[in-house]
Amino acid sequence: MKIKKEVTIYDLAKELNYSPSTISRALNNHKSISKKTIKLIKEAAEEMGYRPNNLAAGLRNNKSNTIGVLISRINRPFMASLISGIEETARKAGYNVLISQSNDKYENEISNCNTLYDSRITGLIVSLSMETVEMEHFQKFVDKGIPIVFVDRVPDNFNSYKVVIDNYTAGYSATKHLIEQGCKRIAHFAGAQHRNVYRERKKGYLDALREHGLPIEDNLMVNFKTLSFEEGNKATKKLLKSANPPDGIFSANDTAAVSAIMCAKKMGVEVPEQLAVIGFNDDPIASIVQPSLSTVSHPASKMGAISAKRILDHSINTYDTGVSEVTVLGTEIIARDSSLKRTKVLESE
Amino acid sequence: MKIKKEVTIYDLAKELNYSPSTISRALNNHKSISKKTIKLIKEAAEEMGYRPNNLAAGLRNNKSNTIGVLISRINRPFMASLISGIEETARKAGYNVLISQSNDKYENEISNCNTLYDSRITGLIVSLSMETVEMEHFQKFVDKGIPIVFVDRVPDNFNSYKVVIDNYTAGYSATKHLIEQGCKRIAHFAGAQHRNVYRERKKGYLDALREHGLPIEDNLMVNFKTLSFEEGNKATKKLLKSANPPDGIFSANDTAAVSAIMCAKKMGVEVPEQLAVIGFNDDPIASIVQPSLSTVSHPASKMGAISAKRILDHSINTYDTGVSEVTVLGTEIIARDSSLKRTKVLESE
DNA sequence: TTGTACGCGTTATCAC
DNA sequence: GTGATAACGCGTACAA
Repeated sequence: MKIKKEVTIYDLAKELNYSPSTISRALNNHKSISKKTIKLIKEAAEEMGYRPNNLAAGLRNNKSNTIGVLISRINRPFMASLISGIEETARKAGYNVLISQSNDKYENEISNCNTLYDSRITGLIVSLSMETVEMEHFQKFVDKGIPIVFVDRVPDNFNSYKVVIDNYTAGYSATKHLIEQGCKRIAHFAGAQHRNVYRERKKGYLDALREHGLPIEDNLMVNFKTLSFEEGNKATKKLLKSANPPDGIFSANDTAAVSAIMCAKKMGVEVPEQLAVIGFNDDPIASIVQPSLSTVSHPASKMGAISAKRILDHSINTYDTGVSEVTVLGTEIIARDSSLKRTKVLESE
Repeated sequence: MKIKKEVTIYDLAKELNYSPSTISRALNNHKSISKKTIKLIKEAAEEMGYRPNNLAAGLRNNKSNTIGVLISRINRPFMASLISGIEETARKAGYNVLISQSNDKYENEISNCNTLYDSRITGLIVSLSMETVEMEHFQKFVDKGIPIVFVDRVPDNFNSYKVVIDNYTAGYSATKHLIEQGCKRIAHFAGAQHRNVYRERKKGYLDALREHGLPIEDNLMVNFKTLSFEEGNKATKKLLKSANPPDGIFSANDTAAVSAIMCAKKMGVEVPEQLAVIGFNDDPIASIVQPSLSTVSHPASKMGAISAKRILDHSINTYDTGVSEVTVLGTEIIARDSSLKRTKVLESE
């Protein structure tokens, strides 16, 4: 098969009787080139089907106008929206987005890190895998002055940009919301405690209980591995069958929360009357399940946009302070049927 | 801030008293280099913190070990899973994945196409935007022998790889399923008819009705713009309020199908007894809504994996035939509560 | 089995 | 305002 040869700035130069440098400058809107020449050259480029070669430009500049993204899995509502926000912002600025999934494996995270590095990305956006504890694999980016933005699941011990929500307050508010609905024994579905997000949500939960004089019991706190539907199902069944079952559950994600609702219904436990439930994330399923799931909003797309902006705005000067620059976004309690006991009571009055 | 200089094959060459070419060959496992030397060089590379520069290699080879993905939106379950499948397969083969969203706009699709081209991707995977009719913007890939794989939403008039499901059969089977459940007046929520997927699903719907002697009525076929929740809601309300409402709905996606279920329930119409519903895609919400939504499975992740494989396996020789190579995957009817009238009847007997 | 030399397409520097 | 030249890091044809 015949393959068309590529049109380069040399071809343009020959065609227009300019030097390659002039062509290059014109295409990049260099100020030393007259408007007229720029217009002329750009039109010719368009007509001759010229397309810049990012590889060559990247090699020359030692960076590639590409943002690398390293997350656990794409096919989760939160992550998909996060990437969507990153992509949109990056593209508007003329940047490409490289993605990679760790599947929550430390090993994968390391190797993906390397591959992204090999592409000489302009910056890296990371949401840590469940397993990750060590942070060495990110050092090479720092050494080269490549900005890293950690989103949502961030490290405790690594200086960089961070974009997070206030997980503590969110956890506190979610729990307080259940308390306000009259719950006296509130269980918590907790995620891996070495990850900031889950640890802080739990802290908020604990403080809310304490401040309101409610019991803190080990058997009301379930430590999940992945906060999956199956795990949630099992945990709920066990809780509801126990001698002294909870009358409320604060789950650290929506998936497990929904499983709790469905499990309770199956067991004949009424939600929210006998068991109020609140989740976290505001996934699409939250408004579909019945009763609809109360939850905490999580501005995924916005977090993505901000993360991308951080990289685009990054200048080498702002980076050597060895200090973390943290952006904290607000969240909101979204009260739906799964927790609104009082409303129900009022309706039946 | 001090930035570490990069380690190149020249540094390795100097350090090990080899020529750069030997280093290059060793790192690429060239057969002319002895096992021993390869091992020696690789270990030294590792130790000295050498990392290949994909930009330079890409420039040299005129391609970048990168697969470009061009889709409408990432934050839809089907698309997220598709990308997930692509990414997994690509990464195993040492390829990177560049993503871009068209947001269903023709203009964006064109400009994203160009940007991806500028990065000299190895191959392109595309699911067409809703708007796209013209296909010129893909021509430059063909001219350069860069393989294109169209997935799911594919063009009718463009030779390339295609990975699809049998939408006609799926539409036919879904409709037939409703007929078997005793439905006599079946409505259809149809997507944009210039897109193969929606057109064929509708064709299957029509043929199933015809073959079973059921009425085909214009007012039972609703043409949607985006198959959104809101659109579905409105359409359902209108249908159920009509003089002669349907007793079944086949929706071309799950989002609209779920909205139909929720709308019907709100209006006091029992699902599936008075209105059976079947959707398409098997999104997570399908198994959460109540009654759970019958639907058609859509092997998103597998389609992604196959698409990526197509590009990885592509060799220049297999491409100049001007013929489309189409991969058709099977689907399955997933019968859940929203359509199983008979089961309900049996239960109450 | 290894080395030399060149070029991939671009841009920054220096010169005019 | 424009041109000549070198350099980015790598892979390979050719030579040894």
